[in-house]
Amino acid sequence: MLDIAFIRENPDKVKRAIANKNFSPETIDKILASDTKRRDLIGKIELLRAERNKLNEQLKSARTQELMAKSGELKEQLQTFEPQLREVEEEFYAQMLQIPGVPLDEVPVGKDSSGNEVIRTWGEIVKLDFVPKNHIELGESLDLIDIERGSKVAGFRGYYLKNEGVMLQFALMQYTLQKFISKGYTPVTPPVILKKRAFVNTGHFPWGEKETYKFTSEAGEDETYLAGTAEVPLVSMYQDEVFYEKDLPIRMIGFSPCYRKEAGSYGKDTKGIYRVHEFVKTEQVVICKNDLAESLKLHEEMMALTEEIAQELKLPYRVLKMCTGDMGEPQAKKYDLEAWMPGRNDYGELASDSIMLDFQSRRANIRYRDVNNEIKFVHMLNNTASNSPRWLVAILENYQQADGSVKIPEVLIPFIGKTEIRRG
RNA sequence: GGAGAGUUGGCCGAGCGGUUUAUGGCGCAAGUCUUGAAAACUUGUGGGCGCAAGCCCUCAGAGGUUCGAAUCCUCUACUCUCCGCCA
Repeated sequence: MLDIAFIRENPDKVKRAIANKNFSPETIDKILASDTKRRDLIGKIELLRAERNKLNEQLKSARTQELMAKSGELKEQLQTFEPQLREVEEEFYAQMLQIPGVPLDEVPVGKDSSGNEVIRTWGEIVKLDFVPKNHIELGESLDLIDIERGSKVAGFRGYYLKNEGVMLQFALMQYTLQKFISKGYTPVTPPVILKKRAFVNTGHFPWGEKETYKFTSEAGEDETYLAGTAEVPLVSMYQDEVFYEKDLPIRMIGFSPCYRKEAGSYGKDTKGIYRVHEFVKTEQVVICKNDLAESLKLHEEMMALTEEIAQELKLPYRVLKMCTGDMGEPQAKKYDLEAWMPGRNDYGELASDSIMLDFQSRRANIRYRDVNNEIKFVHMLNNTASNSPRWLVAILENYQQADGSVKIPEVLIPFIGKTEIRRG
């Protein structure tokens, strides 16, 4: 959520920003109209209340009929305006939740993924002297992935992991957790069945509601939703709390299962386990003071850590700076890490590193007392650390050998106890 | 599923119709003192509207009673404890 004072003072900047995110700038005019209406009513009501307070002061000592009648009159007037204000404020708040975050000035303007910029590449794409298999073929021939039975039992995008597929998944997660713990991150396994508020806080709602699995109780109340990422519970973990600046930044590495309906992507990545409904992921969430320079610094740090993992796994990758139209509603700046996947003969996304500024903390009401004892909203950031199965796709396809076997990345060998995956 | 107890500011915790501008403590901040620090003392500490003076709001939320509600009544949400059931 944006600061209404900021919108009031910079309507054109905000309009331009949301137009760049493919939103209608007229929304801003509507919000400003609601805001004016709201402030009008507040003014009226506060005058009436001030009058009533004065009357009540007099009534303490002199309880005359006249004063009591006047007080009753004021109450009546208040009772006509107060419900109006409540209605206007509800509308106003709902509108505020619809406004996306403002991208930083340095973010390239673009309509869709074609506007993203490659800012660096790492590693060499090895020219194979054989026709590479994709992860589906490798998974089948090595008995690591069973998509046929996954679909039979779970439906489209269902899959079973087996044998070293399972071991690789756990190894990757364990290796990632150890890495982040050694960097001072606090490991957290959060709940993933969550109240709606948590999804509003991150900015997944209102935009991503169709993308989210929902549990409805018989009474129609206490609806809960399944988180698509540990970002959701981790961002809301400190909801309505106040930190001291000396306790920031807070660095967390969450591990959780993730659930996604993939409602908007029926035709996309339909083969294999690149895009699935459930998977496990480690996610970084960082909370810091309200300072752009600090956010920018941490954003780079978080990216460097994920790159360190990709590098230690020796996965060739590139880093993209996402453009305004392809970065998602809440973000102010975003990098994607994409690894080379020989089976796709293309890059595929492995991680997404975002600066949220105070967009999420305003919704979640997470604040801190700064060194001047002023209360401010924190900044929040998040980045994928590693996930399965998408990182498995990258590993299997990049580590495949001419004879159909797959080598195990050196850093994962201690967790699996063997150096290659081979059948027959 | 049944029974009971709670929800007050960053935290703890008083208050049980107008003396509360929400007592007190802790934390935090500024100042005084000090070579520096600690301690001590003083002041401050949530939200909104307004250029400002200032005004308004805030005791889980929503209604109600009353001239007047943190305080009384009703409903809702959440938390905790015990019993039952399941693991």
